[in-house]
Amino acid sequence: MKYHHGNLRSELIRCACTLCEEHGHDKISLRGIAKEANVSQTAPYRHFETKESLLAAVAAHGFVEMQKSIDKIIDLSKTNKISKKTLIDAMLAYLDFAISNNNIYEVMFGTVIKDFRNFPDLHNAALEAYSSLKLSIKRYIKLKNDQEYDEKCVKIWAFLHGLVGLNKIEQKLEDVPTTDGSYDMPIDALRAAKNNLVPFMNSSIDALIKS
Amino acid sequence: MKYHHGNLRSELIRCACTLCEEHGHDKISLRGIAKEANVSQTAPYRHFETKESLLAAVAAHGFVEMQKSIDKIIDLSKTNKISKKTLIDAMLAYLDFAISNNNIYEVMFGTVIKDFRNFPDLHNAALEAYSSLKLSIKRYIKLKNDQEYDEKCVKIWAFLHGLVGLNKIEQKLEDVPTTDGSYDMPIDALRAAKNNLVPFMNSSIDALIKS
DNA sequence: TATTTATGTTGACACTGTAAACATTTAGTA
DNA sequence: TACTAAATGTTTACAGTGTCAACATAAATA
Repeated sequence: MKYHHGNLRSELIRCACTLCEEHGHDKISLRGIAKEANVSQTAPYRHFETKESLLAAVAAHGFVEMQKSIDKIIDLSKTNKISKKTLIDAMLAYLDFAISNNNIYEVMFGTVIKDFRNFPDLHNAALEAYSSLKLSIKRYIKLKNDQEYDEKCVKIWAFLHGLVGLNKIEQKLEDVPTTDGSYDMPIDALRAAKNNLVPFMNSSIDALIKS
Repeated sequence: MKYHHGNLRSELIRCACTLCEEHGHDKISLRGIAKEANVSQTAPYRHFETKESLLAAVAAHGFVEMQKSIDKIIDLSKTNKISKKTLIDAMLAYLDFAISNNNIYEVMFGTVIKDFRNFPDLHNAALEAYSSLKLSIKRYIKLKNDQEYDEKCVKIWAFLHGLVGLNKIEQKLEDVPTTDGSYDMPIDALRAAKNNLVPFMNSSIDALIKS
């Protein structure tokens, strides 16, 4: 066991990602992450000023990975138009990343990191990810100007981001017997959407782009 | 100063709401809330099993208030159809509540409370709020069946919830000069949407309902 | 080789959520 | 009304947290 780790910074990020995804950002401690990396409690402070800044690195990594999974679908090596199916696939890739990396997504978009401007890498990664989202729309449909692309992109992004949020809600609500009818069932509705995700997305995304 | 407070439970919820909205749920402590209510550190434990359960009460209160602000728009005393403007106003009421009670909204929809089933009042309030959202759509347009209402409602809810999320993001991103063009500007797009919120909502909600 | 810098450890501090033991007030019953 | 049980408050204590200061060692540089 050598005194200097050699790769501690990236190892800490890796451990933080793992633990965060497993337990949620609010259930993990800097000490726990340090232990996972087999270093002393305060070793992380040689690489990260605060816990927040380590989580910022986790978030940045998340944005990069999310962007990759979108880019893979729309095939960055080309510049031609993409089909509607490909567009939807890209949106599904967003959802898929968000849901299978739920706790990291929370760090990316939640209140843990108060201001991205304090973390240039994160700020960068977030803007880049938005770029890919916008690019997928650009490659799908011809619009008047950049502003119009931004408007559609924000609408679609909001919709996707909202679906991710509702997916979390679903897991917190109960299966209430639907007999009495005094309550409506958002859960059933959410599950129905998930069980028919492709047509659900097809109609919604199309409507938003043309709105 | 009497030994028994008399109204400590509701007073704690009130203090928690205030402090939470001011500093965010992750920056407030049970001890701080107790101090705000002028009781000892552990007094809250006579009314709430854990910090989570106090925050659950905060969230429940939030759902009730949010529902009220929607109900006020669609006027529960009547049952007739509502205009498109009224529908949009109801959606704007949702956004308005979410944004002016940002930190409480975070408690309502974030990961703080893991399972609503542990907090019947909260579970109740959340379902009730969904009811009002759905009702506003029911009063706006005639659809085939309840399932169809649920589908539209989920779409619109996702969209609204997503917009709230993006509004948070906007505050974290930088004003980057748009000259070089190497990045796209989600911030500008988000601000543009906010500056023209009514037409933005009009087109989006309409598109989603008809999708 | 000598010295500065980077990177690690140990120990300490104030703060957190929460449990246990104890005190006081209120409610309920004889 | 007197006595007891329950509800509601306080004090004390504990383990876990983020972070700082002081110290130790390895690596880089002169």
